[in-house]
Amino acid sequence: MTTCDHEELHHLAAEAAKANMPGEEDVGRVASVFKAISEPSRLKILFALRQGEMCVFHIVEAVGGTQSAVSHQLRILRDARMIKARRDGQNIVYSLADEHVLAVLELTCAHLNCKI
Amino acid sequence: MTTCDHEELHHLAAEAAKANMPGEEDVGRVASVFKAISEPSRLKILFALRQGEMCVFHIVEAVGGTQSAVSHQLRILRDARMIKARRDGQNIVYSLADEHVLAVLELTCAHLNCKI
DNA sequence: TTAATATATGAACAGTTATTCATATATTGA
DNA sequence: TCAATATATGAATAACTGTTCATATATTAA
Repeated sequence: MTTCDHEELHHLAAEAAKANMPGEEDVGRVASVFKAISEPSRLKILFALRQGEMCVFHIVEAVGGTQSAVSHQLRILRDARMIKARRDGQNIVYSLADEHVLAVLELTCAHLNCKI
Repeated sequence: MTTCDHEELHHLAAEAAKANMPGEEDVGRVASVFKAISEPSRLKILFALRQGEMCVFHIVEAVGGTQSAVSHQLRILRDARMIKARRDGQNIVYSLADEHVLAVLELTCAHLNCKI
């Protein structure tokens, strides 16, 4: 690969792509959002929280796995601002961070023709 | 953790969550779609292809990295049906698989308030 | 204060993944 | 057919990620 004598059309697209490419930082931010919802165990937690807020005990009940594993995943989802937590006595009650989270999930599934 | 004497409300949510939890297979399918677009290098390729179809040479030019690395990522995006390819002489020309891909990207960015 | 419950977390390990390097395949022009 | 160009790919390595195990923290009830 040294040069590419391809049609001028594609070259212009490449120029435009380079010019309009978001910075590393922005790309990373978008990627990290998708990454947060790209793991089955985390996705299950989000699906579970569609029903409303729940404490860890019940999340574990709903999604399976160990308390520790779920707790670690909750931390990741929380860091990604997809869920929020509040303490209620001995329990920590989790819920979806805002309506955008669910919207992204459902819109994506609809667009990609996933029956969820 | 043995029992959870939490409010009945949360318990009902847990029951509903378990009942409405999609099967392992469906969750995995959704997760794999998100995974395909959760890596910065792949995300850049998709952003580049917003401008229109491009051959590998120009994609490399637009997103950076080596030809080999880009080619590997193109394979992954193609396997995930997010991009499609056609041969044009010596070149392979790639483009977004359909309008849904772009829609998901843009909707997500809009919802998450990412200026992309 | 002590015991029990609920949740979080650090370290270690296993599995996964992105990149690199070398090389292979395919197309074109001479 | 041969050389050059464009792209793909297998293997190896390094980095990352999810789970487990043991343990720590925080709250409540006794």
